[in-house]
Amino acid sequence: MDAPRPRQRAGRSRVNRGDDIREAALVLFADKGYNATTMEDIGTAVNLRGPSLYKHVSSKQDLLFAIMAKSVSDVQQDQAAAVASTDDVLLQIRRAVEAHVRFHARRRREAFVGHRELRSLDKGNYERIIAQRRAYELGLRTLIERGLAEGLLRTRSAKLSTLAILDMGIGIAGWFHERHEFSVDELAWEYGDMVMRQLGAG
Amino acid sequence: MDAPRPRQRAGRSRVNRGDDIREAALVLFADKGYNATTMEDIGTAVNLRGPSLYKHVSSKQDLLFAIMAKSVSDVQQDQAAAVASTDDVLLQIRRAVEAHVRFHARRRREAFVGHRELRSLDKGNYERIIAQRRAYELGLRTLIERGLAEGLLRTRSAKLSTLAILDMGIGIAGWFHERHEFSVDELAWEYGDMVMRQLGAG
DNA sequence: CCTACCGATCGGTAGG
DNA sequence: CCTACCGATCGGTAGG
Repeated sequence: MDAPRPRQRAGRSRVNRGDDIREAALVLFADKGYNATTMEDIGTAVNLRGPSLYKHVSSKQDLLFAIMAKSVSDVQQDQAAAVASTDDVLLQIRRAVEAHVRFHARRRREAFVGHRELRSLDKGNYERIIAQRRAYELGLRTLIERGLAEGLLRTRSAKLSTLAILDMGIGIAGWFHERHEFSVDELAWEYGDMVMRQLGAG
Repeated sequence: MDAPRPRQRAGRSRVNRGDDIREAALVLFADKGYNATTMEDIGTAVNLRGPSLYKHVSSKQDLLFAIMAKSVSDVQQDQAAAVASTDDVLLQIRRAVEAHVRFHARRRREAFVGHRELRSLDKGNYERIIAQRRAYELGLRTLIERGLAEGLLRTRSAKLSTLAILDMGIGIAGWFHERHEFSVDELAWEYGDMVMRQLGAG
């Protein structure tokens, strides 16, 4: 019981400096863009000078990559949970769409930056993120193809439907705000209804 | 018949230098982003050195603004033409959606840059573009509200439907390519069908 | 339309 | 964790 984790100060910085820095970077990237954000900006946001950040992160580029990698990975998990929650294809689709919408509303900054700053990634990082995004896209598309195969949907192209659905979710991150006239739940349900109609279900 | 327009060389540069420069800038902005594109890059693309561009354009920022202003203005005109083409509200909506889709497919670079680089605009320019975009949004929303008032649609929120529809169109600019497996017409018709179902028409 | 160049910015390192 | 600073980049101007 004698002094475990001696460096942990109370109050400020709940988790660790790295997370604080990534969080501050995210807010700035979302607001001003990756290129227009300087390491000094990020430092200021966490009460440090720019160069001091390099004790906690390896580079500005790595900061962007870490943010995006966690973001795609998390939304993929949400989708997997939605699919695993039932055997009914139509319900799987509805829940996958709701998860997609919830993610883009609740974590709008990550989703927004993850989309807008794709081309700010270095080649290798870009390819890794794109591959994960494609896997995510394939997850929804597979469900739609299954629904089509079972004769439960009336849309003409699984590919176009998938892209349309993902894009309308991605768009949410660009205009949604907490304290909006819609709650995240209302958004998820309404988009769920719209999508099921769009697919010609029911 | 003696030498009219003596400066006009044959071949290269069909219209005028300004248009060539804006076109080259657009391609580079779409590909590398506004910030990562240098005046020297743009110059090279039109066989000039960077500083020489300033004889034809006033600044890099102005290049971006000019591209965006023309883009929103044109898509607004397309929408107006769609609305003017018939008195049937449902058909007005379908045609407005088709116009929206066609624009984002055919002029994908402008649409893409116009969306992704919004925050690269200076304050005054930003506000002017945003105002035009809002007017465009209102155009579609008004149609949907009318359809709702006439009992022809079953969607719950004109606002959410409008945003969802616009966002799925905007997304097209991010993945569509000529020589794609879908033609622009097929895209417009399929999205038209999807949207009308989504709105609960018919 | 070009070369030369200014002034400012910025990511990252050195060295404590 | 900071100050000092390097090296590179870039928009725009001067002056022909």
